[in-house]
Amino acid sequence: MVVKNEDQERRVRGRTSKDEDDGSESEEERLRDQREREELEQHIRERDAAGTKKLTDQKLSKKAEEEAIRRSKALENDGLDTLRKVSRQEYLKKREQKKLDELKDDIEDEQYLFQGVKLTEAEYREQRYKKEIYELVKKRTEESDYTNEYRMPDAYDVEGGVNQEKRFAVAMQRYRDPAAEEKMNPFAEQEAWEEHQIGKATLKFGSKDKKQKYDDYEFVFEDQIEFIKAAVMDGVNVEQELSVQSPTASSAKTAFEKLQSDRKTLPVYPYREELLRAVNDHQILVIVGETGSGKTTQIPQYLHEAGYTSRGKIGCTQPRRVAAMSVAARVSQEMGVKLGHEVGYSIRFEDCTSEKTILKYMTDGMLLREFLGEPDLASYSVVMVDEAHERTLSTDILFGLVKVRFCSSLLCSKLMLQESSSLLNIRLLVSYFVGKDIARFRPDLKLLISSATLDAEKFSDYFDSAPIFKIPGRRFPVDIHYTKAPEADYLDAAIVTALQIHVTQPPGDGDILIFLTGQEEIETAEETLKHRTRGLGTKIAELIICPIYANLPTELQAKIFEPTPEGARKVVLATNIAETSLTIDGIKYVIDPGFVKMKSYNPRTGMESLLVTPISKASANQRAGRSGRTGPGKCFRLYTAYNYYNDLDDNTVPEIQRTNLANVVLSLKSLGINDLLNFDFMDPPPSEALLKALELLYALSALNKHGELTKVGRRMAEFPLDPMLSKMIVASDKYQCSDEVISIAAMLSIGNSIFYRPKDKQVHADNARLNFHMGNVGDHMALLKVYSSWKDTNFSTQWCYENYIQVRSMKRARDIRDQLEGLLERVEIELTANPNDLDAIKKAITSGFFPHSAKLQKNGSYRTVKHPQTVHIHPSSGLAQVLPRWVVYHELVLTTKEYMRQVTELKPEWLVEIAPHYYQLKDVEDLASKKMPRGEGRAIKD
DNA sequence: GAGCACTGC
Repeated sequence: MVVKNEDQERRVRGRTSKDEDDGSESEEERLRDQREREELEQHIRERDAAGTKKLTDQKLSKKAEEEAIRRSKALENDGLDTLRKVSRQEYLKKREQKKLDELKDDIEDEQYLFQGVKLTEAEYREQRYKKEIYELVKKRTEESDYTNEYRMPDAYDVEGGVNQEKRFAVAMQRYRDPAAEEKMNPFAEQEAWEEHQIGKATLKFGSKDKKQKYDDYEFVFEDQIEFIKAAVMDGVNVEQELSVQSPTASSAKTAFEKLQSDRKTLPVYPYREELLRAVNDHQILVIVGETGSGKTTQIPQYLHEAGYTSRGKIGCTQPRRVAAMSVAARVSQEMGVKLGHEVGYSIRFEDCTSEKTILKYMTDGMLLREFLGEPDLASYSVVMVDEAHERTLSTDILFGLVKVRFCSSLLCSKLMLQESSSLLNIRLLVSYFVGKDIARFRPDLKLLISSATLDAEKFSDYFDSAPIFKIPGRRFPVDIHYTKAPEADYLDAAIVTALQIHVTQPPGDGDILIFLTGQEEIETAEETLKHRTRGLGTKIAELIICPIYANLPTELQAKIFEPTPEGARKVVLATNIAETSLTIDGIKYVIDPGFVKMKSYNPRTGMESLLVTPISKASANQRAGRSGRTGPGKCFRLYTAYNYYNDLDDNTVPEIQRTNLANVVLSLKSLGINDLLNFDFMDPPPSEALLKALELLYALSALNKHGELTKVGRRMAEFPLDPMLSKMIVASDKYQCSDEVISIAAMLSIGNSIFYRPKDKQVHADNARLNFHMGNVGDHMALLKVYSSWKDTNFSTQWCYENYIQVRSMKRARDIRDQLEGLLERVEIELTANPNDLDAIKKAITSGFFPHSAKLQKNGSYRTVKHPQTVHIHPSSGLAQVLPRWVVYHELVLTTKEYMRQVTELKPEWLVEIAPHYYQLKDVEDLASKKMPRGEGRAIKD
């Protein structure tokens, strides 16, 4: 049995020649192989479970328990008395020496040699702890390592294994399972109970013991951070929520009745009639309702009950896909209908609506797309823009469109008031009334905008003083603490604060959430935390460290949602993803260093960069609010109150002001908005960015010289992609290679999360990646090769693992590709494959990306042709060593240098051939002559 | 020889 399994394992793990080379492998063989693989996975799972069980048994064995108690006592006797008398350094030195003597032999132990590293002092200090638990966790570790290797090289699982050691060690000391113990010792339960009670009592009332503990911790955290409690975010309607949870009320009812009665307990319910009246009286209404007021689920239902749906659908937009899906599911339950019938949702790749649908939840981008097909939104009677305070790109554009399109009275009154308004504006006005747009006015369309408090006034002002309707939320109070002085190293401060909370607050009363800026920071924080808690051994309660960021593989993300074991505490290290996108239950403490990584766009250079910037007040409050979801919370801000009030902006700069607008401009143009510079944006983007976008669209011949949409532009607007990618697809028609080009476009549009590069297997990952760069075909072709190889393996997950490719990204690419394929038909492009004509594909790429061309310089750097600046090939590119004379690039990013990402070689004459309006022959000539010295002097002369 | 906050179509 075992042998057989080992054999199987080897076959699955290794890339056997059969898997690799035999392209004609029959379907049957493949299926069998897959079956075997599944069996094996099952086997591994079982074995894993068995291993854990064995460990549990061991854990509970009397001997191990005694050992743990003895050890913890030994530790306590070890130095507590001395601690107070000698300095910390002296004490540590002494303890080191003691350990050194004890462990002299241990160092020779095979385990430590195996790791092959000469131990530093810090590492050495850990050895004693490690040694003690090593034997017990050995088996578990081996198996978990093995499992990792099979599944996928995954740094986090390995870390998880390490965490397991600590978890186990603590569990031995403080956790008991009465059922298992009873078998071994009839009195165990009682003993356990007694000890538990004693432990509780000493922790709570034993002042002497407690004092000792605290003294000890002061040594541990030399640099404690002082906080001042400065403010309280008030909770609201807490009592109401408590009354909801009375069990007697619900027990007698059916699930549906319970849902209905629950609806009536929501904070929004008492305002139902008032709200309906307000909607009836005004075309636009700004609704301010905090989280938990029930506005998203209830208001559309109220409007439906009041008969608005007889005139058309009610649409409700959400900034995120999951939100749209889950809210729709909830509402369909409350209404007792099947999801997708009367209540449905519509998100990209998934339209869960039917002709019957009257309440439609959707992402804001989806409504924008619908706008393109139905410029008067004829099928809607009400549109509700939810979470408007998030100010996503799509929300902002929707606002502008809705205001211009549907609010005729607003537009008139405003223009009349401005007597000095330019001729242009009058022309605009006339065009709205005289042109076909007049039919599009929809004074009957109701617009609801729901937002958090801070922005409400602004929304109201924008919509010509639309009335504001306030609904109280339901939230617990949150204490806000600021530091006394600014912290120089916020990462370290955050860790110290977390440990401070952990040791001073009883475990089990709530988890900690720390906001950090990115993956790298999270990883360092995780290591530091582990390192510091390990030094404390079993003296503190178990601390479970949960990293979370968007690029973390899904199965590892799930870890944060697991309930915290009793007696332990979770520390969630999160990026901004935890600010809005996901909610973690049980968080009581929030640590907010006050920074976020934000994208910014420089319209002059066309360069994007991610910068660590201070957050806004709105963002800080949102973060603080994350601690008050299940009970009163505390928020520790690692900056001073002065910083908060004087240095932080009120609101985050809206996305529309810091992004490439090419796509936005194309969409608006295709909606017939011609005068973009005077378009009534709520927060107008910099005109430089608009001009840059217009210029680009003109160069791509999506606009004519009057700035009107051309036929090419109309076709491009159909694709939900960057205009350059759309142009590339439109051009592929001419070169008969649309099949390849849409694959490339799909791969490019998912960005840089395709290749997986774990820290410990970088060499393997890089080699795997180089396979796709055979023949220096360029990054675009490499991406195509990745996609088609994956397709050839019938979209195999295993193949992705073997080639260090992220499955999630590939599935997304497949979805996008499918969507693009469907759209080809709409713009009358035939799907033609032409896999062997590389030049044709490259020419199609150039047709979209010719403005992004660069030429090699003497020193190995590049210079962009049209708006000259020095750039480099990104080291992750397959051409980073090759340095072709001419390249097109997909994007410019500014990190440590100005890098071109995704680069492909091109022939300079193509530029003139494809974009004669953009490049002159002389642009290309002097640079194509290879023998000529190329220097700054010459470039200037020409 | 290097770094990828977060969404969305």
